[in-house]
Amino acid sequence: MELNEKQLQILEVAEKLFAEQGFDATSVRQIAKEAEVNVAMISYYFGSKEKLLETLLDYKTSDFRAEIESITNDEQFEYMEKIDAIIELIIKRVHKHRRTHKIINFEYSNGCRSIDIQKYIDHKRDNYLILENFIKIGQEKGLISQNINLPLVMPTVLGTYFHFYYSKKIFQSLHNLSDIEMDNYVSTTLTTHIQRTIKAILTYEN
Amino acid sequence: MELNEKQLQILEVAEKLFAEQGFDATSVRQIAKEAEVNVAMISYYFGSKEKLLETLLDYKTSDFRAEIESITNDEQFEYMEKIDAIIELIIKRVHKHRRTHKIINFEYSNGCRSIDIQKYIDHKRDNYLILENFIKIGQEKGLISQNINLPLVMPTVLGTYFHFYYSKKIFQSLHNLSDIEMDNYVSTTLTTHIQRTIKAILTYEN
Amino acid sequence: MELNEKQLQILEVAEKLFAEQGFDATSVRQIAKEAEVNVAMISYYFGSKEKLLETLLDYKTSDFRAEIESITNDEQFEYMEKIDAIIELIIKRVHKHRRTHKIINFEYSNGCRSIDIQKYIDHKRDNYLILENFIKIGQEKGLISQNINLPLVMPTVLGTYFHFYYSKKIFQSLHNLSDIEMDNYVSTTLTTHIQRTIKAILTYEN
Amino acid sequence: MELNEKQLQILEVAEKLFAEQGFDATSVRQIAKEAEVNVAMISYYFGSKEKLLETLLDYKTSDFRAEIESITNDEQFEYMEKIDAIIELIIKRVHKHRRTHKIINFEYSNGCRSIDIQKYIDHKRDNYLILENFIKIGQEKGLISQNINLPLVMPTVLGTYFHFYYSKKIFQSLHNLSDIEMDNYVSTTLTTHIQRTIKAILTYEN
DNA sequence: GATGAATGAGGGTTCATTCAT
DNA sequence: GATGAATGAACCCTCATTCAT
Repeated sequence: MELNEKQLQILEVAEKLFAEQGFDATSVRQIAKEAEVNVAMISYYFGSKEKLLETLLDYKTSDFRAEIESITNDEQFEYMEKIDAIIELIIKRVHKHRRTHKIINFEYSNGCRSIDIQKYIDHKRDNYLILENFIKIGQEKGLISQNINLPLVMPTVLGTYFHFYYSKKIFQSLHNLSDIEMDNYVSTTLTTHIQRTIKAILTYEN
Repeated sequence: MELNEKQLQILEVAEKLFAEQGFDATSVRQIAKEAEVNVAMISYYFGSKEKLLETLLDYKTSDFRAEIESITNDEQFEYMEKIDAIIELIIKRVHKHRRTHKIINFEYSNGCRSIDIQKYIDHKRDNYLILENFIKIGQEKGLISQNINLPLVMPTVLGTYFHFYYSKKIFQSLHNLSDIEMDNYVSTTLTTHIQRTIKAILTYEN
Repeated sequence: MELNEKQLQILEVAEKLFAEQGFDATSVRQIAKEAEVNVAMISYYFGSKEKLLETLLDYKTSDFRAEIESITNDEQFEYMEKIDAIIELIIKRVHKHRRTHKIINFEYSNGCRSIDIQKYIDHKRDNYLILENFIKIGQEKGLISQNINLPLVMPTVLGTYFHFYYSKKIFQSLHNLSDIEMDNYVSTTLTTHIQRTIKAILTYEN
Repeated sequence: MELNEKQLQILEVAEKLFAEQGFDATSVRQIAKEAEVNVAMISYYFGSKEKLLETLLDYKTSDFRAEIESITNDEQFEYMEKIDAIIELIIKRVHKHRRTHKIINFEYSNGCRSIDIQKYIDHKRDNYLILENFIKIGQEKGLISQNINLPLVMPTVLGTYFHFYYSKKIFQSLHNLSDIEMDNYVSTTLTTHIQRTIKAILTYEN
């Protein structure tokens, strides 16, 4: 699929608005206005509002298999260092595409929206398999506990991140954090917490 | 506020539909129809659709301070057993009210919705303070690591749960789980995983 | 089906406009404006523009079996006089409902419009059967030729009328008729012509 | 006016679609797509959608004076045989161009469409005059009744045909005719019926 | 107190057409 | 000469809400 500049413009605005307001609360007129294009152009380019969403998800859904593998294959890191690096990479990636993820989480979790996210699922599976493989290596080396529920490791990573992201405002008011402190929170405190969490769980012998 | 039967009827239906379809995708007509009341009754009783949401959140937001304290104060349990019990209670509660939480997560995280969730925040703070206190006791006893980022413990618990709940379908297709296996997943496998995670992180010395 | 005054108002305007301009060329806005009701009321009362058409046809489609039978059973008239009376009645009826007939002719003849006209067809069959029966009586009496293609008698009656009606303007300019002369044309000259035509064909021995 | 191949392509498709769906229900996009030309080409070649219709009618409106006269002047036929031959010719011609006639009948009968059909009217007048002349000859010969309403003879011919054509489906379901039987109906049964009708009316002495 | 009727506003979409290339 | 990109206008419909009863 080749997208021209106007199409990209629309997609960027759409991603922002869908994530901020939800799909239904965002009108094509609003998208058009903010993207500074004609209303009809959205139907013209994407067919419909729903198709726009699908195109958006398709376009934004990118895997990062290569990046993960460059970490797992790196001989310079020790095994547990690699865990830290992978977590950091995942958080970075997810944070970068947090809006797209949010859209998928919210709009898809309602069974009522008929959007095709097969590509998204495929990437998830890919990432999971890489992780599974890497952890099994750790288990063979005796570094990782045998009692891991592997399918639930990623939900813990992502869940912690997203719960923080979704309830950011509540969190902020709960712990009296200033806007400035919040800004770097994800890449510092939150990432560290998740790294610790995962390392803890991976090494925990009940 | 006293709510009559019809109002409760409306609230139940509204909670279900808002959670399933989102606030914007749910029309007052649909709520009225499913609740078997007149359309005008919603405006009449609640003022507006937004006010209905507020009333709903207000009505459904309940704390469980007493229940938690009955666990923390129970002399029969050992400290780490109490951790497990608290997690189990939290998951149960959150699962029971998962729809309300979903609505808050999604509709509030958009800054654009001007709903008042102060009561919800207050409960969150309450629960947090109880937890903080309880963990500090554990730290004094030397059972809990000193390196805990306390504000992020709850997000890990809830995040893991919600991420699982929101991406249930994707999770299911990713790990080839049957509908039957999924049914008890939350109260068994997922709860155990979160209990292990929290115990691991609370005892992890990095 | 019970229709209130506003609904009837809408139906009358809709019939006029659909007949004059065609279904597609008539916008609900135009109907609403001329009927002096709110645009939304059309959807509100009829569901959709198409449903409005269906309701209209259903409402306007009326049979006149009783009237025809009061003629055929009248002992005062001679057989051929009854033919004249029947033709006159048919023309009168069809002229009265000419707009509805036009709509059916035009909108239904396109297979693409999915309107249910079963009721209309049923009335047509009824009328046809009465006519068939009556003519067979004439044949038994030796008043009517045996060489009649019965199913095509009605198309000749109606076809002549409608062709005249549809191409009224062309006819007028072709034969230099003034608007005044045209006004009574249907009930006088045209009716007489069709009566003569049918009597001729019914008695014609080729 | 000279029309190139692409223009002819467009006209053929337009005739088909206008007749099948009506003018308003047919979009230039659909015409362009089926004619396998660019959308803009229609405006480019014809100026507008309305102009396209005018061009179409102009192009398709052809007289058949020569053919009729070759019949009326043919010395081999007897007078009444010529009547049959003329009817047959008219039906054939009208059936061949039935789509164009349908468009004119429907789109022009609405006064709202401002299409110029002067050329069409001129042909009609021509044909009428030929017919009038021919019938007057028959009257002089004593073969034809004096009581003929000449302007209404053609409407009877065409009306019967068109009414049959427009309500083909209803007719078919009314008289349980198979698709196969319908195929040749026009050139056989219908033509014979109309021939009989006209001969009957022309010779009928009331 | 409760409701059916009614409405203005705005939704997504399609339209015929224009214009730069 | 021919066309893909782009657009303003209008389409039908649904929305949350109001109001007379």
